[in-house]
Amino acid sequence: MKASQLFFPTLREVPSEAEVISHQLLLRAGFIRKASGGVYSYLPLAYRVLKKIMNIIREEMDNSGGQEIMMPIIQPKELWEQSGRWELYGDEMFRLSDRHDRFFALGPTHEEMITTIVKNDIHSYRGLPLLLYQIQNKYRDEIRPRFGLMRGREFIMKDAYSFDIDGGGLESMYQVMMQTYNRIFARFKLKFRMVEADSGAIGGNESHEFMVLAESGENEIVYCSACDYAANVEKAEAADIALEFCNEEELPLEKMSTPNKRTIEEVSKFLNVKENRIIKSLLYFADSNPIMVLCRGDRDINEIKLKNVVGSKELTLADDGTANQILGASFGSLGPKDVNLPIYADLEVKYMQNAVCGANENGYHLINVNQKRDLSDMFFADLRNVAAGDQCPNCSQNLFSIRGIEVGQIFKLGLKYSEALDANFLDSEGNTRHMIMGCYGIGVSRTMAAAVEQNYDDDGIIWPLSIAPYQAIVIPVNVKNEEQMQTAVLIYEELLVLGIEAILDDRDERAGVKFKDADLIGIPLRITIGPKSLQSNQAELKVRWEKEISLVPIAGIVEKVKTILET
RNA sequence: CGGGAUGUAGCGCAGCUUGGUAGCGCGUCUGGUUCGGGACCAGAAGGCCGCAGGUUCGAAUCCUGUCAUCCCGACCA
Repeated sequence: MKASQLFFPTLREVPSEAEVISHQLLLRAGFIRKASGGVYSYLPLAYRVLKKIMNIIREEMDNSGGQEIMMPIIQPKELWEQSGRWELYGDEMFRLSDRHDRFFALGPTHEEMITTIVKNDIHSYRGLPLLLYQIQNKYRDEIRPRFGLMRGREFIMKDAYSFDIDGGGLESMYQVMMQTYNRIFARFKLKFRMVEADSGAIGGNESHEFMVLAESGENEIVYCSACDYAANVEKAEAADIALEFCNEEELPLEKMSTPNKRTIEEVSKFLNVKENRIIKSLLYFADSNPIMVLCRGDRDINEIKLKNVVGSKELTLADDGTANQILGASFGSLGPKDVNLPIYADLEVKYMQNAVCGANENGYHLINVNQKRDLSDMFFADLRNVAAGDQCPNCSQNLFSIRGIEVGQIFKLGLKYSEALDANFLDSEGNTRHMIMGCYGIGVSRTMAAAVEQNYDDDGIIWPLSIAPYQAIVIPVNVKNEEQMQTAVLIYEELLVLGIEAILDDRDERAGVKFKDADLIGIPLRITIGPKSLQSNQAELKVRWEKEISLVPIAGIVEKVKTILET
C-alpha cells in the first residue's frame, strides 16, 4: 500500500476526550473514530489489525473442530423470555420494537439463539458433540462506557458454544478450548495469563479467564511465586491460617468512647491499634433478609464469595438508616456482639484476639473482644479478597498481584440453557437427556486495545508482529530524489512478491514527518533509503521496539526482513 | 442514577467576568524556498460559538431548558 493512498488520518495532538493510552493512541494514529459514547468506527489500519486477530482465532478454532456460523444481532423477545433473561438482563440490554410493536433485543450474547438453533435440528447423540462459533458485534448498554475500545457498548466478540452428551464430554471440550485459547493468545504475542475465574450466578461450575497483563487493567490477578496457581481476586481462595498474635492472653472486655470515629482508619488511629485487629462489621441484605458480615479491618469483603456462601440471588449493602433501625447504631459503630442476626465471618476473624469492634451504640467501640468468649455464634467461611502477600492455597508460598485486562473467558455452562430452552437429545439407549453446554468468548476489539495498552512508548504504538496492520514500511527520505525513490519502490515491490505486507511512504513529506507517523502507527519494521547509506548501496533497517538502526546491503535487505519476520 | 467538568474551524485551545456580530496554534489548499526526526515565507479556504427558547436595539458572552462528551462514584462504615 502506498502511504499517499492509505487513509490513516493521524493527529499531532491528543484528542481531549481520551484518557487511557490505547484510546489516545488509536485515535491519534488514525485507527478509530468515535460515533457515540462507546461506539466506534474502525478505519483501515484498525480493521487490518482486527482481521489478523480474527484470522488467528478462526484458524485455531477450526483446528479444534469449531465451525463458524453467523447468528442475527436482532433477536426476538420471546427467545429471551424463555430463559428468563428478558427481565434479568435489565438495563444493560438494548431493546427495540418494530412497526407492529414487537420487541427485540440487540444481542448482548447468543446463548438463547444458539441453543434454539441446535435443539431444533439435533435430536440424537449422533449429532454431538458440536462446537459452533461466530465473530460478530455485541451490544451492551454499559452503565458507563469508558476507556475507548476497552469497554464499549458495541464491540466485536468471538463467541463459541459447545454441546455435549455428558459431563465427561464437556470436560474434554473444556480442556481443548483451554489449550486453544492458550495457543491463540500466544500467537497474538501478548503477555497474558490464564487465571481461575468465578463462575458467577450459575454456581459450582468451572471458569477461566485470559488476562492480558497491563498496568491499566481493570482486574486484579493474584499468582503464586512457586507453583502455577493464578486467579482473579474475585475468585482466589484464601488460605485458612492463624495469625501470629493468636496465642495472646485474653484481656477483659471494655467499652471505649470513640466519638465521631467512623472509619476503620479513624478508629485505628484513635485507639492506637492496627487495622488488622479491628473487626469490620457490615450489614447486608441477602434476598431482603438482613445478615451481618465480618472481616478483618484491613480486608475487603468479596461479595461474589459472600453471595455463593449465603446462597442468595441478590445481595445488597444496607443503608445507614436501616442500620439504625435494626442495630440501633450508625455505620462505624456496628459490631457483632449480642446481635440477633445470622452472622457470616471471614476465616481470619476466627483467629482474632483482643480485637476491636463497634458496640452497636453510636460513638462507642468494644476492645479486647474475643470471639468465642464475647460474641454470638457465627458461620465462618472464606469471604474476603485475597491480596498480595497472602499464602497460596495450593503450596503456601507467597502470592503476588498484578493487573490484567480480561480478553477471554471460558465457561462450563452445564444445563442452564438446555433446561430453560429444552434442548434435548436421545442417547444411545433411547433416553431423553439434556445437552451439556459450554461457552467460550474472546473480546476481539478489546484485544486490539489491550495490545496497545501493553505495547507502546512515547512515540506511539508498538504492534506485535502477528497482529500489526502492516509488517514493514519503506521510507525514501526524499521522494524527489530519483535514485532514492527507485530503490524504495524496488524494495517495496520485492517485499510484496514475498507476501510481506508493506507500506511505501511515497508522500512528499519531510523525513521527520514520515518517521513520526511510522512510529505512531507502530509498524514493526522500517526500511529507510537515504543519501547517506545509498552511497554505499545500503539501506537502514530499524525494528520498532529496538533503539539501534542497522545498515544492510540493499541487495540482501528483503531476505533480511523475511528472516526477521519468520523468527 | 448521583457528583464534577466541558461543548467555539478537522485537532488543541483563547474570547464569556464587563453583550456590539469571532480569534490563536497545528492541520488543509495555492505559490515559492527547503528536505534525515512533526521546516520556512507569502497568500487562501474553512465556524448557524452543541441545540431550543427567553432577556435585549443587539447574545459565543446573560437567563431557562435540553442534548452530547469526559472524569469520579454508585459496596467496605
